[in-house]
Amino acid sequence: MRTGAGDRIDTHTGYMLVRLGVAAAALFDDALIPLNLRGRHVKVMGHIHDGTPSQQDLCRLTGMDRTTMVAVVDDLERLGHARRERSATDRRKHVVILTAEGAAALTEALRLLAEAQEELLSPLPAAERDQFHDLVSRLFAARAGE
Amino acid sequence: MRTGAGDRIDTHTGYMLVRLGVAAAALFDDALIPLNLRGRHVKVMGHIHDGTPSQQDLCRLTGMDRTTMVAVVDDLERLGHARRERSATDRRKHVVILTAEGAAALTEALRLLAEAQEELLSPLPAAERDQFHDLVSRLFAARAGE
DNA sequence: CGCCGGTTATCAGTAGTGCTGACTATCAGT
DNA sequence: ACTGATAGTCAGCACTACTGATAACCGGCG
Repeated sequence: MRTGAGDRIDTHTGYMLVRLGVAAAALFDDALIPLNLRGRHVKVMGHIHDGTPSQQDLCRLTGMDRTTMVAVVDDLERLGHARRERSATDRRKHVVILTAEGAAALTEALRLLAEAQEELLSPLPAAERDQFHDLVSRLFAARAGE
Repeated sequence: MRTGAGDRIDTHTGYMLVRLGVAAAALFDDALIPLNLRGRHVKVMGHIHDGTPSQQDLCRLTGMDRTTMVAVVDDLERLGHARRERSATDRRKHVVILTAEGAAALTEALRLLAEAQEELLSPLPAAERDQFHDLVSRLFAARAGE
């Protein structure tokens, strides 16, 4: 967009980045439809695969709101992918546990997500995909504190 | 996240891309707060800077919904950045016109957005910023039809 | 001319989202 | 026992973007 005497202000990289992010999110959400899951469910399942955190722990790990976490764990329980149990050491807490079906669903979900990512990045040859991964990682890492 | 016998399924690039997109959107929206604008307003102002499209034209150009466009043009009119006029050739249409104040606001908005993008990309040295721009452009272009 | 299907802009109502605030149960410290 | 803090839950709110209905207007056709 021209705004002055021939000089061009670039806001395109950021704009395209926003749009790509939205497209990627939609692609991922679509990929998970067959499993009746959203990205956030997979994220949570990933964490309860590695341990048995409380819902509060999950909030800290994922940055999600506590009330949203209630709904996500509700969903996972309803689907049989996880269950809640009162913590033995602190009865305020619900530890969240991945079931066997949940583990299977997680594996399948990751496969579907990897497929979707493959589609997203398919316009780039392998070497440049690595480059892209590297650059994105560095930008992402730089914002880690936020 | 490990899911099997040592093999690692990468869904990180896409995930980080989504998060970066969200962060960029937030950065851009924040940058525009002093002008009481959102990204979509600037997008629309950009188009009415280049011509005098109808609201319907703007919908086609931006991909926004017709009802959302009403609100956006309402905002721009209220701020004095644009005004509506009945088209002389088709009195169903409202052509949207950028005012002098709107043009000034657009310039300032683009400056603020460029600043925000500079901050976003600041973790990368100039050469790699160009690389990143190139890669993002190509992924973006590949999705143009959607 | 008068009718009619299609288009433009608008508004009300709706569904989905994520959050705040209130509430209960529980903990740790006094 | 009393106090302040924390975990989980729920109702309600604010925001978003949309669907559907409406009024004004266009172009064409009998």
